[in-house]
Amino acid sequence: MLTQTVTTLARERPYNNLLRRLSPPDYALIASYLVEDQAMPNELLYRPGDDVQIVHFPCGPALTSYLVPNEDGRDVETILVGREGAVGGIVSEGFLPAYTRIVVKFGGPFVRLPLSRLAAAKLQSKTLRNVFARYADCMLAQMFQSTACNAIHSIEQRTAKWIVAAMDRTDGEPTVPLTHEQLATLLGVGRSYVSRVVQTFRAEGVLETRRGAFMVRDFDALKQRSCLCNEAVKTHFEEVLRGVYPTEQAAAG
Amino acid sequence: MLTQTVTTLARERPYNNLLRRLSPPDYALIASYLVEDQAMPNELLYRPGDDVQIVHFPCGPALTSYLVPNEDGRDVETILVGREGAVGGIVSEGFLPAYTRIVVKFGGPFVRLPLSRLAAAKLQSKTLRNVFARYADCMLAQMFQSTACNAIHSIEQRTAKWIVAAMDRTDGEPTVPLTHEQLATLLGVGRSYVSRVVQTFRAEGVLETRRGAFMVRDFDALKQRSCLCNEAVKTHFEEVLRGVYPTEQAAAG
DNA sequence: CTGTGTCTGTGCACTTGTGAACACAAGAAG
DNA sequence: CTTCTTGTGTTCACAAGTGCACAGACACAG
Repeated sequence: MLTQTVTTLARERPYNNLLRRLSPPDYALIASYLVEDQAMPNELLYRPGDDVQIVHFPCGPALTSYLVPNEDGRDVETILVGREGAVGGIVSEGFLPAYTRIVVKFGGPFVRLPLSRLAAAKLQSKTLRNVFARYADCMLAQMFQSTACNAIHSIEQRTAKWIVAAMDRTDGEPTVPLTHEQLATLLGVGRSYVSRVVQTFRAEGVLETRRGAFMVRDFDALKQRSCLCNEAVKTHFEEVLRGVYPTEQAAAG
Repeated sequence: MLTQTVTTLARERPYNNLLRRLSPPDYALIASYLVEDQAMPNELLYRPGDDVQIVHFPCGPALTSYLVPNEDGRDVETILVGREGAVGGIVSEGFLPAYTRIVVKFGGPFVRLPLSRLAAAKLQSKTLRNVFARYADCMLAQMFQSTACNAIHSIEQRTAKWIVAAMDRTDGEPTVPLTHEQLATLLGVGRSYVSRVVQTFRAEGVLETRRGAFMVRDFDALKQRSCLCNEAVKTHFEEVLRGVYPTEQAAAG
């Protein structure tokens, strides 16, 4: 009976793991302020210096990317955020200039919430505050891992890692719409070398390619070629986001 | 008269920028729980999985480092934290497993504070909460920049950057006690290449070297050889940590 | 079906960085 | 002073990655 109710409520919620994780009373604190929206690829959510006042929750297959602008105009990606999280004022709690550019990589549904409302809800509910603090910690872990990854892992590993990370956030949709050039820029490396890596993946039957997209043929093989960074971060997410609520066992999945 | 009082109070405080930035009433909320201590180089403050319950404020020339453990045992540094900040539960607010190892790089005085006390103080003071949220945002900016830096900047630039960053946090003390090996590990690169880079710096009169230490001869030249990452982050610190208190102008410096 | 612009595959010369090796020097400990 | 450990300078063969160049291929608009 209880699980029945939970399932029903969950179905009404946007397909964002953070929002779905909230207990019904916590969700009720913000539900009426959530605004649903749709975003297109390459849409700009925040630019450096912007006063951050809204938090965006990517839903379903929507995917966003934190980009650090660079002296020579190349924007390097630091982390990828999909429906497992949210972007905008997660750590700062907002009302501060953004440091990075955040853009939509894969279009899809989004939910927006004014940070002032979120702040108010956090003051009312310790558990809601807790969920967001825990997600912030997970996001940080993701960044720690990215920093280390960029220092020591090969371009082949990082290429594989990126595609796996994207698929992990889009229900395993095997088609990843991205040009070699775009992927190379995200990784901060040369395009021709990425093309060559992709070529070897294709030769090994791991990927197929189309103009502007990869189609993953052998997901496990791709994982094997990637570094372990995705897994390390995923483990932290699971550890940290479990156990916010006392009755957590019931709300799993 | 007012500035007089402020100065006097400031002199009593530990030499940590975050603590010094607090207004007298905010500082009073935590002052009696602060415990002074001394830490030695390579002392371990947190290890991955530890339940984080205490925040550490490095004071004076003390310097700490977030290290991400790696599959092959090499721990890569993500960010360096000195007296401009604090480590432990900054983003997560604690009571969660740590993701990184945090070690003392340069020994010196520290101040410890139980996170439960900090949390209580945050609930009592909006401005205190604000100071820590802003520092968390700065720390995040530092990480964003590190991630991008590791992706695109040369080892020469990153070597210079590291030494400059260390000096920025130690009153410009020109002697940096570190072996080539240690620096190489922090950067996640090969030792012999670092030695070569150091050699060119020495040949150009930028550094002198001793066993286990660098002595910076020409700080400006070193800055020129480093990437702009330090500056970008420093700018963000100044923008964000300014203006927490309405009467901020008086408390500058 | 034709043109057009972008994306891709590949070659090449080159730079950056690796990792192992080894001789030697500095410094601490006896 | 001697011994031993650890750090440093340097060499070498090699791997990884760059940046440019250019031909061809694809997809799309007309």
